[in-house]
Amino acid sequence: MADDATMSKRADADTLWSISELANAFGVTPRTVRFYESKGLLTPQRVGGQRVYTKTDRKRLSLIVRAKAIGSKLADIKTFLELYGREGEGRARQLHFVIARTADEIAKLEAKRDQIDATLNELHVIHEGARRRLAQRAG
Amino acid sequence: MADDATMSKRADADTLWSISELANAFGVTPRTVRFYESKGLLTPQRVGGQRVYTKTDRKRLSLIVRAKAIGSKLADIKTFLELYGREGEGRARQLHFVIARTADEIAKLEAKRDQIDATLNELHVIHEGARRRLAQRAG
DNA sequence: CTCCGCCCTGACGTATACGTCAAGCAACTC
DNA sequence: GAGTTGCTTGACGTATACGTCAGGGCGGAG
Repeated sequence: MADDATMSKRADADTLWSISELANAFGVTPRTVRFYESKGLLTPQRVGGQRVYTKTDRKRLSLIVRAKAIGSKLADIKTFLELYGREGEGRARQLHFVIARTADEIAKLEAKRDQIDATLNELHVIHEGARRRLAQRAG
Repeated sequence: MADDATMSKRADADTLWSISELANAFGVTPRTVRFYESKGLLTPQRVGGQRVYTKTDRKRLSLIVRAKAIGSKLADIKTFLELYGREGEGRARQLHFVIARTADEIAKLEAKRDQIDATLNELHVIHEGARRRLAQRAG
């Protein structure tokens, strides 16, 4: 919440956040953020021992949270995150790796979406069926 | 695999399966099936201590496996499964419950699908970007 | 009769994803 | 300068979802 327009102008690429600020912004706890760091998903800078998060870190956490919401495991999210960083390097091996891995992930997510659609269809049947039954009682 | 047409005719509503047969049919282990039973997700009949599974149990396990694939927790799946059984009862309270719960689940799954779509979009961008870079090198 | 395969019930182990203290340092407030 | 607040690093606890023995029973093959 309150991502842009928080300080009207500027305060974009150079804005920094503490661990609790970042955590609150995404509805997680500082403990969770540190845990993600311990798993190599985040690598914030330090200022006298204190963690300091940049816009890039924010983006990464954003991706983590969303990936988690769709049921990905942290280990998978880690490799997933690495695709973002690697893309720019341009070495052929890297590019092939990125292409293959993204294709994998795309296939898996599309399969997952199909499962969700199938489940949604059944839920709709149950939902509408119950509504009709209720309407019949009333009518 | 080999669901229908396994014994050409009949062998439908009256076909029975052992725990390992059922487990293999869905790519899980007997241990997993017993675990689901211990959590109240399955309630097979017993024949001399041995579990015997009917088509109904199959359907339930099918739903469990699919719900798991989309990241649902077993506790959630349990209430989800109960919606199937309850629908027929027709008491107003039950119907309201079913309508409300299915609406909840539908909303949650649609949100999840949106997250997946968003992630898919980003993956497509990365994927196509990498492909273009590779094509440029080659060209 | 013994082995093999499949079934059973505990009971304990494991991986994931954190929560929850505990103890301590640093800065700001009163 | 004492207290409050927020940060730090361990270390241990917890919920979920099983895996992995351990120990034992039943039925058919040889």
